[in-house]
Amino acid sequence: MRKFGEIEGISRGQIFANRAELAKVGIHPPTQAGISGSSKEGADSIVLSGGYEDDRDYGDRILYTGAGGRDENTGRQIADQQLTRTNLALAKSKLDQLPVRVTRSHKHKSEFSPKEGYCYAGLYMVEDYWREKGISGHYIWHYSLVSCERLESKEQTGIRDNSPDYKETERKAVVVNRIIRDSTKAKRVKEWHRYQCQVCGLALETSAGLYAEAAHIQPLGMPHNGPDDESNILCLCPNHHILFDNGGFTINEDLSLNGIDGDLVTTKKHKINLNFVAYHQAHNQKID
DNA sequence: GGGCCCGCAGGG
DNA sequence: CCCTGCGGGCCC
Repeated sequence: MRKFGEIEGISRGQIFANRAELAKVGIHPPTQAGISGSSKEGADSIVLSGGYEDDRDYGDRILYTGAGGRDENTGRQIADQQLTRTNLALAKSKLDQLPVRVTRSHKHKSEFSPKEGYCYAGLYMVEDYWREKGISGHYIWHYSLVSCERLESKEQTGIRDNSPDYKETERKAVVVNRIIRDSTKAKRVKEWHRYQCQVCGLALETSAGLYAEAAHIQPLGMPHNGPDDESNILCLCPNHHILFDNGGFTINEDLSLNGIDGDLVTTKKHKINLNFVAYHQAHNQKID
């Protein structure tokens, strides 16, 4: 099973002698490839090693180049890159909003690189990706990655981001790990339904694969405190997710829909707890 | 520092 | 199974 998010016992700024050491602790399993990931699961980690001329490093924001299209010996771009394999994995990470571990090599020329070895730089999100003509004139895939630290400090409007103390870093790691843990349950429900909406059957096709959303029946937060469990999660398209969360329709005991024609689509594996359905209905009564 | 080539581990 | 890949060591 691919490990997303922070690796226990490894902190930001930690130096590793070589790629074998990085692989051993689980930060970046491949010993040579720059992107760790698969097209189905997404990418969990990247390494900036200085091999790609189109890379740009601004510290908390990184422009990373996809893999492929290079001459084995010279490293020059001699062909177009494709949105397949590990390049597709990074696209999937954007679609599913999965955090990517970033490590810089001493060979990567930037003020954020270590003098020697490999420096773990923490978690980043893939904000965007696109195809463009690189310096060589061949097409490359470019990924814009933003540090999770920066994303979180942006949310705290008006508060200056103080020098990161250990406790704060730990707290953030716990939060990110919870999001990942949640997303594995959400992913399981989506896969049971093959990403098809349980209301309308639609599965959105993107260049990075199918897209669906996980909707909690009894909401997670205060004051509802619904559980994060498969029996409390629905696989919905974005439109029906919004409608469900905002009283556009409810689900009856027999799984027929109230407010929309039809029935909720179910599968054998996915057991929905009717208590949560009743809770949702009680809190979303339509006034006719 | 650059070229060369032998590797392994992961992914399809 | 085959193929690929942001190593790494050694040579010059």
